[in-house]
Amino acid sequence: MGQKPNISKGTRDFNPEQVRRRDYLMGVIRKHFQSFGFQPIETPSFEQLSTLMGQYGEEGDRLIFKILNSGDYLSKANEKALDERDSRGLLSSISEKALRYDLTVPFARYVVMHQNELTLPFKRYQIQPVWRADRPQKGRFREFYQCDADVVGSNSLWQEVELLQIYDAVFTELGMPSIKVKLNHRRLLAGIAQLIGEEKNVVAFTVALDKLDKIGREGVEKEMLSKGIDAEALAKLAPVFELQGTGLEKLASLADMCPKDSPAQQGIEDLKFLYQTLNGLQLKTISLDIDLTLARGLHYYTGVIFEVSAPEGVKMGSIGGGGRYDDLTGQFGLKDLSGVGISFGLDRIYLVLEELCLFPEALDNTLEVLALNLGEEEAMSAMKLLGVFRAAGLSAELYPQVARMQKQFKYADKRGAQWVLILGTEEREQNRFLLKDMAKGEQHEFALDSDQGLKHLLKVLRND
RNA sequence: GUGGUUGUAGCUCAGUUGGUUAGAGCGCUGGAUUGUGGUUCCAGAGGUCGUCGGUUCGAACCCGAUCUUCCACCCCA
Repeated sequence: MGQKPNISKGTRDFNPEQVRRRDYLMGVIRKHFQSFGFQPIETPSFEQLSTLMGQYGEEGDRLIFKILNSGDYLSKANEKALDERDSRGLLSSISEKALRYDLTVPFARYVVMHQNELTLPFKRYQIQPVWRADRPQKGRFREFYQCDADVVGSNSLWQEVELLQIYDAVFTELGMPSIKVKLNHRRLLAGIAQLIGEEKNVVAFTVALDKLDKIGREGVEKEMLSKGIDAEALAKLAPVFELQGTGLEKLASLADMCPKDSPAQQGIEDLKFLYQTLNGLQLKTISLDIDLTLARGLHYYTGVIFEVSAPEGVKMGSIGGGGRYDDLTGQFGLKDLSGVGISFGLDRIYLVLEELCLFPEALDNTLEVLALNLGEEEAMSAMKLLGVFRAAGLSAELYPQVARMQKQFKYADKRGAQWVLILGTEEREQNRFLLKDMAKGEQHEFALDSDQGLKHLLKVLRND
């Protein structure tokens, strides 16, 4: 009795075309990571539960996939918690491992464990899947890839500059239309919270502010009131809501609003530097936008924060994000090491490219030569030729059995073969073979013992 | 985690108030065409209607559970 197979919620199979496209995407991202001097690392798919818990806030803890202990896990379970149906209390006694939730925390763990081998600043990139027990939606999966580039051990804002240049380089090569990168700064948010006398409520304040474009100013004010921010503070916030102008103009107004000793001033200076520097470096595809409503809930960011929106008209959340975290490794006992990084959401970028028809067509033509199988002797001669083609870097295969020509041509067509090699009895007797260009429908004849056929293939490949 | 939504052939979808043998287009296989694909024509295969259970003389259709899809919260890539 066969069970009907089913795939787990929020996971996907990838067919050959999809894998080719994902490889292409990853290849572009990897290439630019490397060209900016980042080095690859990989970390295990699961970590100690204690490494992950508490790093992403309460919401994050819930979304971490926990791995049940092996063996008779119940015999070691916390009895009291079990009796009381207390899942949270039970957890640590039945699970000590969990699937990685992102790449940044495992990286921090890596840095601390390998600190003596690393030359600082250390720039690494990492392209691996992560898992979240979220409810799936379009562009939201339970298993998805992140492509991260981070640098630890440098406070310099030039790192932020380079990271933003990577965004620009990658999206430019992918042929994306204009892409908006929102910028904000944790200290700026802290400064504004201080300005309105709500420094204790920074988190609630930030989370509410983040929803501005979704629920509007009134909705935000309502949520802030309900989270304990008082009306007087809200009144002081009015000028922030009314900020206008270019990025630099917004920053200038904010600098005027905040006292000279406010933490906001540092944030404003940083953002101003990024804005001006990148203006001078001529971005091609991304454009920077100061956006105070950008919260990025991750608990560890302390400085500049970024978020990359999907291009206009594409209904998709953010396709990338990042920021600076001053003390991530502090959690693991290594103090005063500043880090900054960005992430590309591979799966979402894939969906955007697909929707905008931006994948190169050439990705689909993987088979360059298909040789027809027209008899045993003939197949042998064809196989020898294919060996020569392969040695020259072409992908080539022989139709596995003798069959009607029509059938073999249909197969070649479906496989997307660019050329068909025809070598039948007649050709063999006359010491020649034919190459048919499937796109053009043209057929050319070559002598079996010359390299003219190969030269022809390579020449056409290079010109097209 | 909360509320809603979806599931019929490989794909996209019809299917009447519950009533005999569940359909179409595309795709697939074979043939028209014994050495030439992408066009055309002919024929054929393929479905226990997501799964399990219930109501009924009778269920693709009604009810429940479960899995899956998508959506809104929440959060995020």
